[in-house]
Amino acid sequence: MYQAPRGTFDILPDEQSYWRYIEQKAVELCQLYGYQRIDTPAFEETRLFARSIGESTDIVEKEMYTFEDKGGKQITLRPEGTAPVCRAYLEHGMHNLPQPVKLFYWASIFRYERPQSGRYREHHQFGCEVFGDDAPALDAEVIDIAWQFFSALDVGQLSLNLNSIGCRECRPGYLVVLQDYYSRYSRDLCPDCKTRLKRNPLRLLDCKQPLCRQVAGSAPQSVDSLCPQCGEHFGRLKRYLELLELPFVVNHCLVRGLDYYTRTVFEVQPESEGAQSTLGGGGRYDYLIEELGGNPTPAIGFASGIERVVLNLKRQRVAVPALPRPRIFVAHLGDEAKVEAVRLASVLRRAGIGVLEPIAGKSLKAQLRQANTLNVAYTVIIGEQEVEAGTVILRNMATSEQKNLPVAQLPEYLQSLD
RNA sequence: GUGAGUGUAGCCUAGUGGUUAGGGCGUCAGGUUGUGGCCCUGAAGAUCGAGGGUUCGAAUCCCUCCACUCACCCCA
Repeated sequence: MYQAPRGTFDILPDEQSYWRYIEQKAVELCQLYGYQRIDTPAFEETRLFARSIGESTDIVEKEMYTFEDKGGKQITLRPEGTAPVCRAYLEHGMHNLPQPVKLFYWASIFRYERPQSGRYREHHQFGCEVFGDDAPALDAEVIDIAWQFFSALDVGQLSLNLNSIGCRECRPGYLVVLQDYYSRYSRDLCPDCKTRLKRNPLRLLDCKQPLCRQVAGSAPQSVDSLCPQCGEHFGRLKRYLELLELPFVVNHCLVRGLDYYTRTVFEVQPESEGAQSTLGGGGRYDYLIEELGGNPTPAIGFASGIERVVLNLKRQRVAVPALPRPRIFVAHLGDEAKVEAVRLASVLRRAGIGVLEPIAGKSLKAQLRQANTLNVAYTVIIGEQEVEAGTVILRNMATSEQKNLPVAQLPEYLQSLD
């Protein structure tokens, strides 16, 4: 027997209501904030990701689905959503559009990882990106969308972590301070952190090892090393967030795992404990467009993991609306009635009324049982007598009331019901 | 990549060495003429994750592999 590849899964019909519900919320929200949808290919040239995410990140080093296509090109299934959107921004000259350009996406993301609760090899992200303006108000707007998205979905108590990790001007100085500090504790650090100290000192701060955490706890904070511009940006952002009544907490250890972030970084966590719990996160990436070959273009974005949202909706026992299904079942008895049933079903469907038809050769009892299982509101019953008379029986499944009416009146009558 | 736990029909599950692997849910059919839900009866559906070994005999004990789950790590 075949089975879905490791870390992937089918979204079966019974699960679809969660997914469509979440997607609808995302789309509505983006409309409200003026973000337009963009869909990009599932794969890109490998170097796009290597350049943007950072060569020394785990994603690029060991988690990408990379292969050579038949033309000899290095191809990678997208391991995150931001870089492809940046590529599209550049490729289609979107800097010529009125700035800022505000986009959103809903896409599959691929990473080769050990699957566990809330972590898959193919997962789905909803994300927003804003290009062309570095106003702190936009940082606040993106954080606000993320927050409203999760709030609208009622996934339970949330916390909003915020930090600023500076820019080209001030970060190098901070990294020196940080390295100085960590060097004093280097023998207490875990093996991973010993390499981080040289390769990617910022990541020292979010190590989960107890000892490293202790060291991180009293480490110098990036917000204390910000240049005047970054400091002001962060200050204004915090004022906006207060204005929007978003309950953020500044977390000095929040740095994020992708190298392109500058200034603002943030994450949304549920209060309930769990290992793979981060629902969403993002930040500013003011140099990425430039690094990919464009003009200097500030940008900010966020992404959320839909699987984790679904997980939380289930944990919170949120009742999502059922997807629409046909509410009419056409039962028939006898050969002529069957022909009439086929005709009638098509008439109803063309009038925009959803109809279910039984497979042939069942007793009326079996057909009604089926109608019951399918949970339809009404069953139309057609037998020899009805064909003769040009009528149908309409049975209300909840009340068991039946009425006869001329076939020709059925579409109109059904449309008039609720 | 590391560690732990778990694999019995579509789903849940009984069965820890002894004859045809039992039950529940679900599915399908029937319970006299053209009427569902409750109830009753019946049916289909399992090479007990795969392979090997121990044994007169293995779902059950041992080994290997695979998958799933959870955690580390990483992140959404």
